Amino acid sequence: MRIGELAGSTGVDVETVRYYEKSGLLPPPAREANGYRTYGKTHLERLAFIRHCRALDMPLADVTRLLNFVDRPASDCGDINVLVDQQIGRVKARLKSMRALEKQLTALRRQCSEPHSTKECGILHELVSAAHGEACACHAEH
Amino acid sequence: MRIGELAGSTGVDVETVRYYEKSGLLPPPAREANGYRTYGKTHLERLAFIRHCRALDMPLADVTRLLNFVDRPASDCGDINVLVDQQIGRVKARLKSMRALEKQLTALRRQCSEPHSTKECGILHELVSAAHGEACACHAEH
DNA sequence: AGAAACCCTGTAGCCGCTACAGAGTCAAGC
DNA sequence: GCTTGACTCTGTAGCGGCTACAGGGTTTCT
Repeated sequence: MRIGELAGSTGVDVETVRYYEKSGLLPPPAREANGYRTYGKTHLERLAFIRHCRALDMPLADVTRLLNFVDRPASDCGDINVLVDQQIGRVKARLKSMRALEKQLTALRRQCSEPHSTKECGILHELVSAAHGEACACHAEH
Repeated sequence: MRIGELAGSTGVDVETVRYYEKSGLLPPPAREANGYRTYGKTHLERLAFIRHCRALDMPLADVTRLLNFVDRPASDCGDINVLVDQQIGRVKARLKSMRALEKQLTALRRQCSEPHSTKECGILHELVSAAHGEACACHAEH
């Protein structure tokens, strides 16, 4: 299997595959006589594994660590739980701030419903008064 | 006001202030005889404005556009609404995917409650079976 | 035979900072 | 007056995770 086929069957960009190799996530494959990379089933699985982890938004550094566990099946998996828990924590934290953000933006949006001159635009007014340290709808205390 | 004071009173890193100047968000300030930047109240307000927009997670390109509106108070503000709406859309979309992510991760986490050998780790099994194209707890159809 | 599609390496760009290196400047304490 | 430390300057490089070239070679289809 050449790189294009591998990439196509996992939904990954060809450049990304090469990037993963350069980053040490995918082992360097064998080469044809012309220098083309040739991949086998193990590469395919490994790449799918990586993509699955990335779909869970894990950083590549964590994926690397997970792959090390895969390569050493006898070792203890306690650290895997820790890793997943950390990821859950990151996601939860981001969710929280995104929810706050949504509130702030919709509050801000309410300040201006119809187009008029920017001098009278409620949105700009809000953003500018924040610049004076005043309270504003979108960053209200609570 | 020198750069340190400006940065301190807006909670921005000194390097970030210089970065904003280089990026055209903050106009180049006057200089003292020794070359130090000196800022006035307008800079302070503009910087606070920028930070407020950034707190709403707007890209700097959008902030630039908003600042252009601020500088031309006679123009129509219709595009401001569009800009804020786009931002709300981005945030909503991210929220949706983050919520899905959280579900997936917690489902995955359930696969392994106590440490054992990685060969038997439910989490790794899930991630690996995904690599075979099989169904998995965290990316279940619904 | 020629065109299109693939492959190669290497480098630069994206975002929004952050972190240096290497230099100059200034105020306070001894 | 001299050192120490805090501040400032410019310029460059790094972060993550790709993405997009440039400039070449190879294969495959017509």
